[in-house]
Amino acid sequence: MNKPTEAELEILSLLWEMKEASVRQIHERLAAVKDTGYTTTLKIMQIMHAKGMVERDEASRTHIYRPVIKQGDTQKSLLKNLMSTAFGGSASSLVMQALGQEKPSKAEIDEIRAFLDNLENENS
Amino acid sequence: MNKPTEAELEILSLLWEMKEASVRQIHERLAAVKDTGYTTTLKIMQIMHAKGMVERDEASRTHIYRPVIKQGDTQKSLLKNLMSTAFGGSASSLVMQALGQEKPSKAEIDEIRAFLDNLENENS
DNA sequence: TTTTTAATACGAAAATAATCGTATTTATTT
DNA sequence: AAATAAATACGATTATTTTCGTATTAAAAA
Repeated sequence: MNKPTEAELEILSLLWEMKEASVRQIHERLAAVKDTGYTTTLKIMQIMHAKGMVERDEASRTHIYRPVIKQGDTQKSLLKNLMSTAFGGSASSLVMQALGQEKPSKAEIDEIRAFLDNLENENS
Repeated sequence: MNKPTEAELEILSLLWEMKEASVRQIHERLAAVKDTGYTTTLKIMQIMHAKGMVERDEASRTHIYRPVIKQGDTQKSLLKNLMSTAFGGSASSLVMQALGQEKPSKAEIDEIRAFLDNLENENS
């Protein structure tokens, strides 16, 4: 599975969130955040389509794009890569760095605790 | 602070681990993992030096490089970026994905628990 | 001292990624 | 029907990153 480029990842994450979208919809979300031209967005989405990262419905003139690669799979491979390069392979240091970053709610903290309990049980 | 490129990050992480190293030492570590030429490694380290990411001792013919940018700062900025792009801004989903990845030892799990307890106290 | 080896410097090529301009086509409005 | 607007296609340019070849210099070995 090929690593998406930075620009591709930005678009992918919008598609994961929106489930499906036209080029214009994506472009408007992007343009709100960064200065970029419509045809640039279009081109990147076409490239993603050529690579098989997204599929599209061409029934109407305005094509509708949907993600093909799963968010979880992409997250997994990006994290794995980041963990080995920037964190010397240590999951726990990555985790704590992430937690310190932006603090999760009580509910999320409990969720993580449950996850840890589960992990520990599997271990034994 | 500028984001290191992929190749730069590989080298940086070795420097963080080794504290300081010559080009040859770094190259040998890299060559064990991937197929790359000595002058390529050298060039990238020279570029990193020009960018101020590493410093070097030129006292002897063989220059000794040391990281300038801190591992923690780089981790923080890379994680922040990854969290917002691939994880829709959710720290907890990133954390659980990372934990599922490669399971930490009992000691590490406890460390994370302590970290969570601490987080929660700060919150109140 | 001469030769060989090992290091840096540097420029340029190759590969990859991102941006944009223009042509063309399709739909909508007047 | 004609004009306008909005969409895709696609090539070309630009920017960035990576790779490598060659020259030069310094140290070590013969």
